[in-house]
Amino acid sequence: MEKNVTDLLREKGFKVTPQRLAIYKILTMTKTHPSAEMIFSQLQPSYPTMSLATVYKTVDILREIGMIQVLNAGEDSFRYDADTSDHPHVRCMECGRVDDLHDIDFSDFVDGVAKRTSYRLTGQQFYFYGICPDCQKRSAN
Amino acid sequence: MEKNVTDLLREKGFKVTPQRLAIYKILTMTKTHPSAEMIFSQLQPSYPTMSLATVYKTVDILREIGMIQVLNAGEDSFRYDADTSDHPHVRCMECGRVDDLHDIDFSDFVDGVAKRTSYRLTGQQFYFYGICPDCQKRSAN
DNA sequence: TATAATTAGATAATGATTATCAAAATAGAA
DNA sequence: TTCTATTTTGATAATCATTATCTAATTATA
Ligand SMILES: [Mn+2]
Ligand SMILES: [Mn+2]
Ligand SMILES: [Zn+2]
Ligand SMILES: [Zn+2]
Repeated sequence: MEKNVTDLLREKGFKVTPQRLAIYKILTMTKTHPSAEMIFSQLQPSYPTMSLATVYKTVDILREIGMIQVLNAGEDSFRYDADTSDHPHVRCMECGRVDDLHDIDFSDFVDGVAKRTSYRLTGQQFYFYGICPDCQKRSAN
Repeated sequence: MEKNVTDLLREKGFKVTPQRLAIYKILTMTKTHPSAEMIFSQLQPSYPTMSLATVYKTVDILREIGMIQVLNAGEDSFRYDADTSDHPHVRCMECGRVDDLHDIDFSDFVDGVAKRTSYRLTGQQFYFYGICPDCQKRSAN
């Protein structure tokens, strides 16, 4: 996994740095879809000199070389996901967490759109909104 | 149509002002899903003293009373849509325009998600990305 | 018309993201 | 391993969208 990033960075003409590997590793090890700020905070203990600008520059490169995808779930900041497979997301309107929706078949939906639009389609993002299990329990006191 | 907003504003305890009506009217008369800045620019000729802050405050109220919906198609700003029906959108990655995708059935997709998630779902947004017909022609020279 | 409550507009503040730039790190050659 | 050209980092300033603040103007109602 980590070897992949190293190779791909070099292949695309980017240098391999500890910061870049650390940021990518954070993303591979979480399912929380962190924002730049969250990544920055998580790296503070082990990389106290890390700059927030470096996080932004790195996620941009990782997206450019196809190692991560960028999410925009209607918040004021972007989130990053090392799982580049095409999967829908759901955001809790109460606590703000963003979860994956796996094993959902949406090929009919996508095919239907492709058939009816005159756009040449290149991708899509599906966002669901609701209340997560934890917040449901909490509000039920 | 316009009567609706007037009534609904009063009903919800908001005052009816020319600015609010003008902003809502702009949104009902376009299919371009304008941002706050675009709305502001379009109103400049007829409302030269309009403040951008008023546009932001108004779209927030219009959303609150359910007269418009807010879109987040992966850009750095929000877009607003007076068509509150549940419909997917497609954004051109070249010129940035955002179009509607109508007459698409996605109930199976939504049902499938509802069945598989433990979230209590309240809504969703579907965004497609691609190249619009105009940009396809243009790049074909 | 008079009045209380709300709103508009001007503008400052905020927060996320991007730009700048000198010092440090990387990669490849010697 | 050492040297060196190139890239990157971290600090910080700048930018851009959005929100907050405040007072004069407007609205709704009596
Ligand atoms: Mn995901
Ligand atoms: Mn629309
Ligand atoms: Zn929650
Ligand atoms: Zn286009």
